[in-house]
Amino acid sequence: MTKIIADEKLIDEFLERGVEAIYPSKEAFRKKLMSGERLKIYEGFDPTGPHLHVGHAMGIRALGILQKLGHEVIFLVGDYTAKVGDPDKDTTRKMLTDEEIENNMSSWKKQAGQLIDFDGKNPVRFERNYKWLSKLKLNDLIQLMSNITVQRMLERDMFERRIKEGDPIRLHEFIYPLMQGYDGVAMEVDMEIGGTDQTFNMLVGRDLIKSYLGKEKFVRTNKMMDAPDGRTMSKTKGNGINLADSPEDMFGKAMSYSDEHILSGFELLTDVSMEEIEKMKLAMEKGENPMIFKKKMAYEIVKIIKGEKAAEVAQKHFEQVISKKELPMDISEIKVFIGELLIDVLVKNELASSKADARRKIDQGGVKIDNEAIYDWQLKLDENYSEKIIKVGKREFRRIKITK
RNA sequence: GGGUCGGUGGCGGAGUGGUCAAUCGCAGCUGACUGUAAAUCAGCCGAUUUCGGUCUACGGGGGUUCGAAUCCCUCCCGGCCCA
Repeated sequence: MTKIIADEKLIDEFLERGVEAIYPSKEAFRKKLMSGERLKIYEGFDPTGPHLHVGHAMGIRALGILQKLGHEVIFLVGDYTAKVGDPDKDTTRKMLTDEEIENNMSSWKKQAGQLIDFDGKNPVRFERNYKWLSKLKLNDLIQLMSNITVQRMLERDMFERRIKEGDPIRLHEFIYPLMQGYDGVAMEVDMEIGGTDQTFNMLVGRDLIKSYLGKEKFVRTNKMMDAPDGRTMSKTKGNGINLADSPEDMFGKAMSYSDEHILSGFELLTDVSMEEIEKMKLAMEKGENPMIFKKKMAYEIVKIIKGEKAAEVAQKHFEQVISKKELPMDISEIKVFIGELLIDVLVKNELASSKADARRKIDQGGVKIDNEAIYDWQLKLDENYSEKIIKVGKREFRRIKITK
């Protein structure tokens, strides 16, 4: 039996940092954590896209704290719920095929494994809800549905909005929260963690657990971090800073946050203490260059996922390539046949999405060889271009390797 | 089931017989600038081309016409109202 640790500092962090709310209350859950009882906690992730992002990392790190405290933690993949799709703001989600789902989740264990431990003395359990949801019979479903009213369903703000806008809502979308709630019943959990967008679903789950198991499920909702483009970070849109991104990419994406996001980025995505964040806030108000702090934020974000070394390398890469416009350290090679058209080379190596796109980039001075813009889209590459560096846009570099 | 309105590019949304590969906004791309892959500004933004064109595309199919996203028929799908 794993020993339960009641480390008040860790508990405080779990209850406060990046937390929007805890239901029924923070104090109630603190008591629970201090009681010595071993709790079962989970967060679910639907494989609607291949990438987990730093927004998910918030929840995953929270799970990590509970793992450290000795509780039983479950990382649940919603492979069955993903089929139905959590209702979206303005559209019905498309239903995914088994294959898409498998693809999307194929590396999740690895991605999440950067933050929590799936092995060791108190391993995080990796589960899929296919295990129980696929076994539900119509009878079970009817019983499940009888627990909740249509009125309650319609309260969900996105449904309300879609009704007002005249956007269709399909009946199966109502089943989603019930399926998610049933996960908690099947696993008999004591707590669920999720973003504020999951509040409704998680609270429905609270009712279900009360009714099926007669116990209380606590709910922790996380604040949500915007994506660098200012929209919601989303698996489906793919606009987030992804856990599978290279450190360099993560750093760059983090740098593209607008200045207003710096402080919340520190709070939600890094371990930097709240006191320090407050100091930075004052410094910026006094007129210090926000760029300095944004770089630190980017560094800390990379550090938390990829480690200190990778963060240092990423920062150097950014300063060298973006700030100073120098060549990066590592440049991957591409094979080029003698006499091959530059346009074809760009397309073949995914530096352009089509020949027309390649031509446009060339026309606009976006393609350089050894730092010299090429404007001739009919250019053929030959031996003279061996070992030269092609640069496309601001940050794609390739070394030419001529082959016969 | 009846009535009515509608289905346009990754998304939102104009266009109602020719100058429509389709106004515009968002997203994306390239450049300039900078403190950044921020903001701002400029350009680009279906594919293919021997750069003359050619092909595919406005829910699907068929038709009218020299010519259709635009008109007609039919089918499919959705919103709203009524039952």
